[in-house]
Amino acid sequence: MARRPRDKSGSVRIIDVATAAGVAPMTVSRVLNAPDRVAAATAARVHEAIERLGYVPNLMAGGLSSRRSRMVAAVVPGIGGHFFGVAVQRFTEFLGEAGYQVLLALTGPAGVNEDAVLRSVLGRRPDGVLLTGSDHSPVARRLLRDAAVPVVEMWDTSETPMDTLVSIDHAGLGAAVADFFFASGHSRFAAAGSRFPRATIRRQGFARRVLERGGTLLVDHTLNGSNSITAGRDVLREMAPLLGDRTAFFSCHDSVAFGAVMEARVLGIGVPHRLAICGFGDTEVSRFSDAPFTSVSVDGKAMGESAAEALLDRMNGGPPRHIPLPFEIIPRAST
Amino acid sequence: MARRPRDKSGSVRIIDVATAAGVAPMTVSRVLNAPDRVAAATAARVHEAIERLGYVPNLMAGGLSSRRSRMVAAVVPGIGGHFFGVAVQRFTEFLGEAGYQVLLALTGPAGVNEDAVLRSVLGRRPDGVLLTGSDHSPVARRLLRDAAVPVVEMWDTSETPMDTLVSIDHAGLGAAVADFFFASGHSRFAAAGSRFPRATIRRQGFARRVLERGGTLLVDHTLNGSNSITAGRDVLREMAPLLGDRTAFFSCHDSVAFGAVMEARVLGIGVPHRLAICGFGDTEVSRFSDAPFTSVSVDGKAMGESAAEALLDRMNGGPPRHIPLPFEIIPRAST
DNA sequence: TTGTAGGCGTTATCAG
DNA sequence: CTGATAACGCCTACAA
Repeated sequence: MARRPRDKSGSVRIIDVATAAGVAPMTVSRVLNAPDRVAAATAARVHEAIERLGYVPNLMAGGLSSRRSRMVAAVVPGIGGHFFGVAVQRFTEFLGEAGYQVLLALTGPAGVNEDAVLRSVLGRRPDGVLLTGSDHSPVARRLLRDAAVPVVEMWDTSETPMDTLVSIDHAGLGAAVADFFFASGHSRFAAAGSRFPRATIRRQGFARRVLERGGTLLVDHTLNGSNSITAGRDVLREMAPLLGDRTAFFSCHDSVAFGAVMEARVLGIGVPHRLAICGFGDTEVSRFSDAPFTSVSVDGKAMGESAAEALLDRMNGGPPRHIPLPFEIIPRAST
Repeated sequence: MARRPRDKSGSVRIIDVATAAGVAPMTVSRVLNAPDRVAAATAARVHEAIERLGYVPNLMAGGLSSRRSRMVAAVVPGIGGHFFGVAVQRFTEFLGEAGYQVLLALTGPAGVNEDAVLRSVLGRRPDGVLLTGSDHSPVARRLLRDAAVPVVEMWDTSETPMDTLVSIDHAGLGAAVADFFFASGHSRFAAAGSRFPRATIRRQGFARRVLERGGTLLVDHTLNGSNSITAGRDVLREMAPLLGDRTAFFSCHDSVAFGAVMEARVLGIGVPHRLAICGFGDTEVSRFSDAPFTSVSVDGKAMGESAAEALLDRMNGGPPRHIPLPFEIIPRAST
């Protein structure tokens, strides 16, 4: 391997490549960023030098100079839950093909750290930002406005989006579940969910439609803690005395629905005859459990891809948009 | 809101803050990076100016100058699968608390894009790199060596680690499963798994121990495609004629194990009496399926945390280490 | 405790 | 098509 110039710093610089190829640094830069503007023979010499010296361009310097970082930030609650994991993965893949890297920024379950996370993220001068939900503090909004960076808010609907929106209509989803139950002849309903924003909206959409269509809402329960199988069991035990001959139950999360299904069996409540159950998420437990149950499916991969596409478009000067995402009720043995 | 100086660029610079606070830029820098070396009164004035102007330090400029990016790269196959999703999440959280941001780099299922991904990632001059597995091309090794950056390889064991290793002993894991079966009195065995590196190693560890202890290995099957429920069904149908009174089957992935469990039921093969089954991953299907089955559990969160801790230590000048990660066989109804 | 000078490695811009 | 020059915004090193 050739000797590697490392004059003062520790790594090969553009000037080392330029010297080795007998050209000016600017020409090396062009070979990398605008090959069309360089003669083929020159480009070949430069490439040879790059290869031989193992030159890896310093993107901090390039970004500082060009004011383009070629990086976008993905600000999400977490990626351990399958849904956002898949979404961020697809988002990253899609933008990677367009030459952008992704800075991962985690805000925690309820987005509690969003402001702090956003501040440090913006220090990186991302060319675009992906946000989760549409509930952002005034501080966050000011930071983003001052940064003048394209923003995509995903997952949530909003009547006052900051920029571009890639959203699931959670209220409409709840209403669709109610309609689904009505179509099966139900008239008595129950709902439960966490106090997280989206779950609440789904539940409200469900409740509203139930009342609109003249149904009876026996139970509308807000969980104290977060979604869990145990919470589902507890809810069902509480509800049991109120259940009549036939009730339809919408649980705003599959874990809770699964707990309810399990507990119904323990209590001898027939599913779906006496109690019909619909969950949310179409997760593995809804499909592979002991007793598969109906659930609403939302496509994380599609969300990530739409978000990437929309952000790319914005970064290329396109206008803000609003992209609705579909959902689907997957009927199984519980309804 | 105060008028925001934006002389030539579009955003507030350190000199704007300095001017507003009546100090030199260097003093503002110190307030942010070495508060101890600034008088309290001065710091207060500077903070006021920062707040008022909405100053967000440009980390590209800072990194270029200081030669520290305060960023680490996480190079993983993907984050859609629960395991790496959880690992990367914990990794990011842990390093976030230490002031590092995480650049997410995806190499695809078999790590096929690793070289290209690594090259662009290193352009960002990360202070540390997290890699998945220990099978890296000469190109990758050269890139990392030239970059002189601390590296942690996770997930896989290796006899020639580049630097620090946070690893599960997949071969030992396979052997432990064999021992587990022997302890239940088994003497006839079968194994199946994908051709992915780790799955193969687990299977080899299993097979070797079976033979060492004098067992019979009826089947040692390499799946053509990737892990799936369907593949598990197919494998079991193929194996069925070879099964005697009592056989113990190690499937190197839970999806495959689940398929086998389902197909055994269809074929009327009694589990666990005639066929004992152990999967890998301790995923939801192994716990919540129709027929829960024994599986080997590995802790993604622990892996992410150990990797973060080890990388942090390396970045602070600590020596390379080798951190083994535990696994656990979770017995269920299938054995 | 604070300030000054200079450079980090690249690219925009304009000239040839 | 190629090159010279001057930023980009911050921090290291040294000086006061």
